[in-house]
Amino acid sequence: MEELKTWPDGSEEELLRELLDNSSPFLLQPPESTMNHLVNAGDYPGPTIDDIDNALSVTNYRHHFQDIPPARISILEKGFSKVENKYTLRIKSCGGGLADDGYKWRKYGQKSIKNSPNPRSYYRCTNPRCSAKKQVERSSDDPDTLIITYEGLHLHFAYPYFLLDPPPQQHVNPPSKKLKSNDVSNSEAQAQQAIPIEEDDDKRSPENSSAGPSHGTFMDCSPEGIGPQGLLEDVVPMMVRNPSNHQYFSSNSSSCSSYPSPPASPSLSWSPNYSTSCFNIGLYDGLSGEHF
DNA sequence: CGATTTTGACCGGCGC
DNA sequence: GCGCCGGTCAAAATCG
Repeated sequence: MEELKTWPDGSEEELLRELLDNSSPFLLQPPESTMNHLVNAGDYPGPTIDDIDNALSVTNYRHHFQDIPPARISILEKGFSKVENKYTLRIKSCGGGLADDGYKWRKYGQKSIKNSPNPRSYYRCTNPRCSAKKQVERSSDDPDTLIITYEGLHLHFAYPYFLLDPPPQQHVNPPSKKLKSNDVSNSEAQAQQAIPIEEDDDKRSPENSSAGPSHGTFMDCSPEGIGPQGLLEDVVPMMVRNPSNHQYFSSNSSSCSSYPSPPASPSLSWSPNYSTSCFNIGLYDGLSGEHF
């Protein structure tokens, strides 16, 4: 399969720079109202650019952990890592509760992994225009921890920075602005894919992938439930912005019960229908593009 | 009955 | 060359 290739030379770096650039439209802070929705009590300003940068700049933190400054380890421990063009998220599963992102993923395979008692499941975005894939497996170290690897959902975890309710005057100018021309081809460039999180197979319910939005099983972790749409967009931002909310991550967390208050549905132009689809981030074009 | 999952086969890369 | 392993395919089974 050739839809997943390595990034075009330099494009990723440029992308990262873009995302990490304070002045980048990617990093526009959502309006206050949205922020309030996103961050419970608004007590955490969100990760610094350095945090993200540090996290992303690690290509394989497992191997270099000892070389990483504490700050970097800090964020990595909270679940983010990046290996080549794949992003890995480690999350603490919520007492058997499911974590459905509301996006449609179709399972296309499952394999038992060597040296691991747990199988790995392979999912592909059901949107034919999106070649996003993810792998879900349970950590052998901690059965409660899921390791989700996203391939193709490049930087999706950062999407809230440029998707959430952009201020009218500061229209979020999608990747196109700085992306190489060869990249942004499709009009849907602004990917709106959240970081999906879902339970691994064992305890999966049929809803797992087929569930539309609002079935967000994150609710299992949330005493208050989540926004009307129950979209990951509601949730993920906190993972990015609020890394101190350990409950999402494998480290230092043993419970999701303290799930932050659910944000109202972002005043995005998202319709529930959107969430059943997965759009290419323009950035990802090189990997998915062409065969539309 | 269409959509999705399951599951074994198949394939390619890699190390020996 | 061979076997192992991870990833994907695709037919059958299952689900809603």
